[in-house]
Amino acid sequence: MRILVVEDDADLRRQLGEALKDSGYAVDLADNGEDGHFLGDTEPYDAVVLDLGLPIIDGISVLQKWRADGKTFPVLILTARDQWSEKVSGFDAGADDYLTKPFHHEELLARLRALLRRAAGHTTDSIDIGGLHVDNRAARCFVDGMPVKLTSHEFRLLSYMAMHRGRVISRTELVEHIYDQDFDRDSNTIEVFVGRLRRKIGTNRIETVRGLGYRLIDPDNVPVKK
Amino acid sequence: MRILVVEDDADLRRQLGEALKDSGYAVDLADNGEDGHFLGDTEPYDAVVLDLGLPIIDGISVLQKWRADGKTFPVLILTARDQWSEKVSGFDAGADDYLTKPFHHEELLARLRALLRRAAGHTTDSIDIGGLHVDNRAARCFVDGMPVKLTSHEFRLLSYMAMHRGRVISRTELVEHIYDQDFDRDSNTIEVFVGRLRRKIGTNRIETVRGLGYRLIDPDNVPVKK
DNA sequence: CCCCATATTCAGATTGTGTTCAGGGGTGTA
DNA sequence: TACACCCCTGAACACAATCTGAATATGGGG
Repeated sequence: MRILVVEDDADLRRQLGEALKDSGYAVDLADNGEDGHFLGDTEPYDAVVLDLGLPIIDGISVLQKWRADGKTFPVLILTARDQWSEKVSGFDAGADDYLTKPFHHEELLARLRALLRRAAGHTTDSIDIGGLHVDNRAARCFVDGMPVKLTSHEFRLLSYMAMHRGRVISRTELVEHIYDQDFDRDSNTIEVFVGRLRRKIGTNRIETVRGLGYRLIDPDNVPVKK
Repeated sequence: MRILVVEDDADLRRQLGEALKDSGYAVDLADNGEDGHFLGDTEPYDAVVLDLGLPIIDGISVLQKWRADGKTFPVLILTARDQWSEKVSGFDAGADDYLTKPFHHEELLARLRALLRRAAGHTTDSIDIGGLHVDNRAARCFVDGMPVKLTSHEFRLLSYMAMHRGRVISRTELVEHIYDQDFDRDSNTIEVFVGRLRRKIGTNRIETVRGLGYRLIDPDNVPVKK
């Protein structure tokens, strides 16, 4: 999952970035409306945290532009306590949730998770696929009840695939959602991670579709032809 | 499905080419208006992605020429954000859809699928023909509910025939839509693929029309005959 | 009954994937 | 600060699926 944070306060921006990375997200940061808008337009984020009081272009305008362009990623807006009216215009502009400053990081994380899973059409923080349990809240994973230790990138990979289970996901899509902006895509890291994941959660859970990508499946629920 | 991409920016061109190939299309690339126009005139594309700001001949002119020549393939134009007025002239010139740069690959793919299926007169990404289900989005195929594993070229063949179900399709047409430019057509690959496809989805679904080509049919719904 | 279009088979060639590993950077601990 | 450890990255190599083109078989139509 890849998140964009647009926040002009340097301290808060840094803190948010760290908190989100700690939670296993790929994070890009912007400190003004213009850069933020450009990034949101260019990169395929899974969610955006958007401050409303921004230099150059204000948050509401940024959000409006995105929505006018058909961007559908969930947006969580941050407002100062005394700018209550902004909340309203925020929702009008297409925000999905808001948080008033100051707030606890915990709360931000919880709301973000909720947005992400809602966007993926799930209703809980965890996903079960034939004995495989992926807990996005705790960033943990179990196979047949036994905890499996995953590194952060392994978990991101699994989590993204679980969110889009059953669908074929191309390497390009995986790279775009697992890494943040600057990543040199011509290497075989994805294959390497898929390999390691398979060793940990079982080879038959990740199906490779030659020429297209990978798909997470329930190995016990594949109607076999022939 | 065979796509032409006319884009002068080398990076973007390469990226688009890869993303489209990842999705299973045959792709030709052109980096200027003149070459692009020539290719569109010469080869039977199923859709074209056309940048408007091009060297030698600009995109709008290219599009106008094609339309004046009676080319009907769907065209998706790419415009820079600040060239909004171009969009209008683009539509006037006969474009079917547009996307402003920068954009997500996923969005381009979605719009392209929409254009392709619209051009073929369908309204969804998947097609059913008497127990045969072809899902162009997931690049999957089912026979009587059972998933059938196809290789990428097998799927392209099936997909093209499904888009034009009921019609007789010549070998030449198949070759032209399944492969990109540089392909040596004097071999019997098509027969080979048809053979393999028949073995996988059932012999009676692909009818041979001697001297003309093949036709995809519903074996349970053949209007008598014979 | 012969000819030609179509089918089938098969063995390289080619391309796409999996695995392994060493070096580097980061993190936590003494 | 130095040390130990873990993870990520990129490259090299091993392996596998798929594609291709040719050789060979089959069958319909004149």
